Amino acid sequence: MIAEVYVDISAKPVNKPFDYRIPESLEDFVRPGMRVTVPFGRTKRLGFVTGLKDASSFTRLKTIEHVIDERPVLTEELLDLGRWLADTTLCPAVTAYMAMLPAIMRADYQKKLIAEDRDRLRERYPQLMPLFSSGKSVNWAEVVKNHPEWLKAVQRALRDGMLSAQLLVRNQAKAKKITVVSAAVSADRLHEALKTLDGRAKRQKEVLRFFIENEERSETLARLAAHWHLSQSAVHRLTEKGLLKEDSVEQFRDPDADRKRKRTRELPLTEEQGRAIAPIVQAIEEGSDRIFLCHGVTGSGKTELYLQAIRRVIALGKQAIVLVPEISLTPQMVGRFKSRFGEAVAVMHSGLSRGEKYDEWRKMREGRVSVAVGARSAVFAPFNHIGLIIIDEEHETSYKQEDLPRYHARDVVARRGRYHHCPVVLGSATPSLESFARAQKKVYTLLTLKERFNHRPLPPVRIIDLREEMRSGNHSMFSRVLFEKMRDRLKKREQIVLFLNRRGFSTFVMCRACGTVIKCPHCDISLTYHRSSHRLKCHYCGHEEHVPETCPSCGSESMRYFGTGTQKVEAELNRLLPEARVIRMDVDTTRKKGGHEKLLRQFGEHRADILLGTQMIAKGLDFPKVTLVGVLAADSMLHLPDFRASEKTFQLLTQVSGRAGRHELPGEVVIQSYTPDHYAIVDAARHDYERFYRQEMRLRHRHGYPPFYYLALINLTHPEPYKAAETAERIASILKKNLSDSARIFGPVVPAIARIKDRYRYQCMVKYKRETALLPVLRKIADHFYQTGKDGLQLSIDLNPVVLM
DNA sequence: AGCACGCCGACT
DNA sequence: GTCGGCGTGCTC
Repeated sequence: MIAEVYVDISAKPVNKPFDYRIPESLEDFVRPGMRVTVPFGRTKRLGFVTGLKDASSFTRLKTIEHVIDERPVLTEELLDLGRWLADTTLCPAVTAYMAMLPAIMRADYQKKLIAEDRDRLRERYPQLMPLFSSGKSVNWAEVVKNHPEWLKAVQRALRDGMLSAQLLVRNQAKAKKITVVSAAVSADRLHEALKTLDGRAKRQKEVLRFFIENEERSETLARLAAHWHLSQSAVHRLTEKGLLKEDSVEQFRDPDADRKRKRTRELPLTEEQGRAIAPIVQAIEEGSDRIFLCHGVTGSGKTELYLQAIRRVIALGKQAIVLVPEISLTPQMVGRFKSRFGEAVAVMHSGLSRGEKYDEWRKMREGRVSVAVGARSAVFAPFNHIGLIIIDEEHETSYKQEDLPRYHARDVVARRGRYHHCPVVLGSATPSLESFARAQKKVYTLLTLKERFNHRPLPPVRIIDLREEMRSGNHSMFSRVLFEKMRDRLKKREQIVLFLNRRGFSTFVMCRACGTVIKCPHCDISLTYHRSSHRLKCHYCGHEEHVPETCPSCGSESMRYFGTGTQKVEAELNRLLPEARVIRMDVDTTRKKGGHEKLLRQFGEHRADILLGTQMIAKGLDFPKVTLVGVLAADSMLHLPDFRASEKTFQLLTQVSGRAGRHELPGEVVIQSYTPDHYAIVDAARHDYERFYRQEMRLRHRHGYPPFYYLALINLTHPEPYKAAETAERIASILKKNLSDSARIFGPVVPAIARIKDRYRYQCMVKYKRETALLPVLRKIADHFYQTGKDGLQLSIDLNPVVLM
């Protein structure tokens, strides 16, 4: 028997199956979807078995070394999904396979140097002896890192046999095991044994008595020792005598173990919700792969709808996947699922350790759970009978993976839905234009929820024209209206959320004498001033430097800070409202693990009056005392060079506005803007999605953007600007030659940030409707420039990109 | 991705 | 003559 194996190397020339002989002893065991280790060239690698066959066109086959898994880690469905991902996103197949598994299942490669005969080594290579002072083997990586000067001698020693190399492929994924002890024979026999035991075997008798008194009982070895004070060695002795038995049982790490939850009951649905859930339930029961777009205003009870639909899925003995943006995977969110379905829920999020993620994954694969809740990568939940897939906040850009494979969860979900004959529900208060357009064309089924479930009205939104504020002499970052309202809320002991989409203190530092702006030496972007560290930082590459005393260009001392970031707002709040307690939330204050949650908890306990933050506070927050939401600069995203800038602004403003007045206290929203008449701002303030949709669609149509055209983006980077430009030029001409006349090719263009981390950037963009030649041409381009790419050229191809910069 | 092969320039 | 630079090609 022969196995087709994809080797764990993400490079073009090995992106194909390699044939390996299966040793006879493993013939009945090896199946597609298992991980194996194989000799490859002169190294050893992990690989995925993707197929079995009787004959190969190769004559000298190597043999599979080990089979890592007892059962396939990728089902037939996932193997096929991986091939499809590789095809449609232009990535190597192994990259796709790896992306579908928890990170801990990636191989850990080690190379060791072994000195078999230390005496002879000392004779011939005395200089290498320090390496082997503590043992006869040493890690290759350590030698390379710490003693590169010895590498030559090492090579020579390897050649003449004084040293040998050992390659290890370690599987890091280990199930935690515990030992469970139970009686191996009847209680009567234990009784007999008790009598015949040697009088000195006091400890063994204690153990026996325990198992006689507690017939049929099994206990873990650890509990027998700790809780019942029984001796472990006595247990082992009795096991050896065949009276007890010890079983090794897999243990699932439970990150949620110490949390006690009350089970929640289903809430009665409103008439509107009932109307929305009916077709979903029907699709679940019929096994239809319809895709629903659930457009429900913030607070319309979408989650309750999901929960009740999932209940039907479980009743049918099937499984459900719920995707949630990473940022809203808060304990509250997870809690809602766990309190409804208890143990039947597995959760995947970045807060879990690698081992915990692995355990959650195993719970899914082994059918111990029926519901998977997680961020993007949970689309690959290894379920066998999926009955429903939900994507909450479907417009979120985080559903698109930015590195390989560059997939969009929405596309994966549609394919899995078709495979499992199950419906898909996309939910959002502000659907992506793509999805809403599909609903208009009846590709998706539109479900609408217009009422908030507690009948609270959406908060009134007031737009403040900052230009007028300026004209009337208010140069502060707070308009008079907003400031008054803030004072009012503080007086009433209510809470305020302030939103500003820029971190740091000042967004740029400029010399007033000559106009020089301090830029990052590695990227074409201005440095942001951070006051806490009194340093300038690049938000793209992490470069930091001191603030110059004088202008590096003209020597003048008139360096000034411009632009406003969250740090500056915090400082202003402290100055203007010294009595207000402020929590600032941005990447800088939440970097450490759990920081995010901690700050939110503080705010929830009303240990602060004002929550000030970047977009990370826009979503999911639900605090009853928040009655005022202020958006300090609604235009901050509006003018970004991205055709989705308006859409993102609309979504963000709608999300943020939804934070106010969610409970008894009525809320209101103040949006400050320099372009108060912009439709994205006006329509968000009116809570009018459809009007925004119509306006935006007109513009997208006029400029040939999605959803009217599909996009493919080719990014090129090189340390030399002309090299990147030249290659981009060549790629553009290849595209022009090979694509139909209906495809529009743009570029090469220089993106808004022309250089990042010392690499110059160029882009080519294709706008197309139907283009059968596109994937083959792009694949050819990728292959060709992979080869020429060794001189420092980097090329990436992104189909349906969500970030254009 | 590694690693060897192979073909050119600067040293023992 | 040899050592070593990195372009090229292969790995079942």
